[in-house]
Amino acid sequence: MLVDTGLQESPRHVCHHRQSEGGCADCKVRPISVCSVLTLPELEELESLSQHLVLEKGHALFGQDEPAGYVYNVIEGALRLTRLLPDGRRQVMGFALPGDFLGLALQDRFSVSAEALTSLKTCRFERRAFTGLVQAKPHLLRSLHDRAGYELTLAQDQMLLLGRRTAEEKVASFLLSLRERYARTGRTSVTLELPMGRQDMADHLGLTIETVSRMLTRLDRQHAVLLVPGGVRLLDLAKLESLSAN
Amino acid sequence: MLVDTGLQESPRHVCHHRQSEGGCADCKVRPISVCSVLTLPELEELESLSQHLVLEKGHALFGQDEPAGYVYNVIEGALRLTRLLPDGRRQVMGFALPGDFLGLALQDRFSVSAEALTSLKTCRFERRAFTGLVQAKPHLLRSLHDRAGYELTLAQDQMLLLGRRTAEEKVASFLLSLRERYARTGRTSVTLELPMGRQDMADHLGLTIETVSRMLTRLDRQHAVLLVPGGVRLLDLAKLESLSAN
DNA sequence: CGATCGGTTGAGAGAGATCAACGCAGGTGG
DNA sequence: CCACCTGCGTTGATCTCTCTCAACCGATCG
Repeated sequence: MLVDTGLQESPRHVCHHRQSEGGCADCKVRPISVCSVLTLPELEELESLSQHLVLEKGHALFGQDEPAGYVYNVIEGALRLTRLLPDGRRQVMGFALPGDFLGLALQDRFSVSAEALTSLKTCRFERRAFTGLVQAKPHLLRSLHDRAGYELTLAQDQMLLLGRRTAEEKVASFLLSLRERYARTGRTSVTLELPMGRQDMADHLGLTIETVSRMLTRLDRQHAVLLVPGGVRLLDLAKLESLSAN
Repeated sequence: MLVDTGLQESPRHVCHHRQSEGGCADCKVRPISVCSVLTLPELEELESLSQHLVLEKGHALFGQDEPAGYVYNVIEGALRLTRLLPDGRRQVMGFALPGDFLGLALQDRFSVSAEALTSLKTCRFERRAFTGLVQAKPHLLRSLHDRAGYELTLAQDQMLLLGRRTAEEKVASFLLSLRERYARTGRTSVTLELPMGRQDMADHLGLTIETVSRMLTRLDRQHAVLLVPGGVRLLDLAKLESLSAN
């Protein structure tokens, strides 16, 4: 149950600031980020507050209960959002993907820690400056709030999964919901990339690593998926749906 | 696993509208509701949109996936917020208490159903009118957003509980968090009222009714709590804390 | 080549589910 | 006033799904 995260702690931020290189106007994730509601002039205003930040795989972007000095837009890569129990048991609250915003709640401290699953590109804003901007731009606040509402329904989906689904249903559900999230951000493919390891999935689904592995091979043997390096190929969506109990 | 909710379906809304009887200005829950950020003139504006609504115990305020025609402030009583799996398995996402706001996400449809655990008093607003008001009052939106952020951290607490805690820890945690919520709304007492039944707790904690019952009697035998009709008396908070693994 | 890391597989154990009986309070109707 | 029923909670016996412990496999790397 106790986990060794194997996390790199120092230097915590392996970051290169780049004010240059194509601004917000041609940001890859703008259409799917909170920024999509901003006008071009507003975007320039925002840009003056922004810093690009690159993080290497395995490093922490921020830690649980740490003062929230910045808020972040994920541009490229994937993050794991976790909470720890004092005895080391871990729950992965979710995974952040391109277009996701970290710091939605605008609270003083982060309620989770965030670690890079891949090499990561983000766009960050000093939190106080950002909240100032938000005060002045109600439609940006509305955009954040809409996202918060969406996050809340995702959290509810996850609670239903954790509380009432079997191991097989959990794994099938997880694959489908990840596919769904990729689809929302444009990417749609038969092969589903899994940037997280088995332990991360287990801690997300309330299972052990062994059970996740067994269920994946079971899905494979049922020809619902095909296990491939770095992910799974979704062979039979209908079967997956029925196995997920949706 | 399948549950008969025993829910009264028709008449769904047993409601008495009362525009009279002391307005928002002397509303019991104003200081702890979203309305607390409004000025007196704004409050009058809000009041013109509000309707009091009374619901009898056991009746549904709204159903999952139902178009969200109204948003609600809970004034008195308690609600159970649930989601169902197609096969009838149920997850209780939470319990709404006085001061809570239902419809935070301002989305077209409710993501949960809400049923009265006790006789209930609410103050409701036609959703479209309310969102209109929110557009015009950024500080109200900010208040809603802050609440959404708080709800999100509660949801994370619950995910950690569901995914990584043992049955005993779940029950101990639940009692403490309920106490915490009562305390936030002013009420603080050694005897914790439990307006929900054992099945509701079970469906909230991802357990069965029998396990909840067993864990409660175990806590009783350990002299951490005393089971009393309609609730529990908290005898040893320190012991409860340690049993809850916080 | 040995070592490490991530993942898979097997055997056995245990926490919680399932099935079943029972107790008690409240309501109903004779 | 008592017999009966129903709803809710408790307790016991047994079962099973998932965890635990352990071995193993292949890839990567110094």
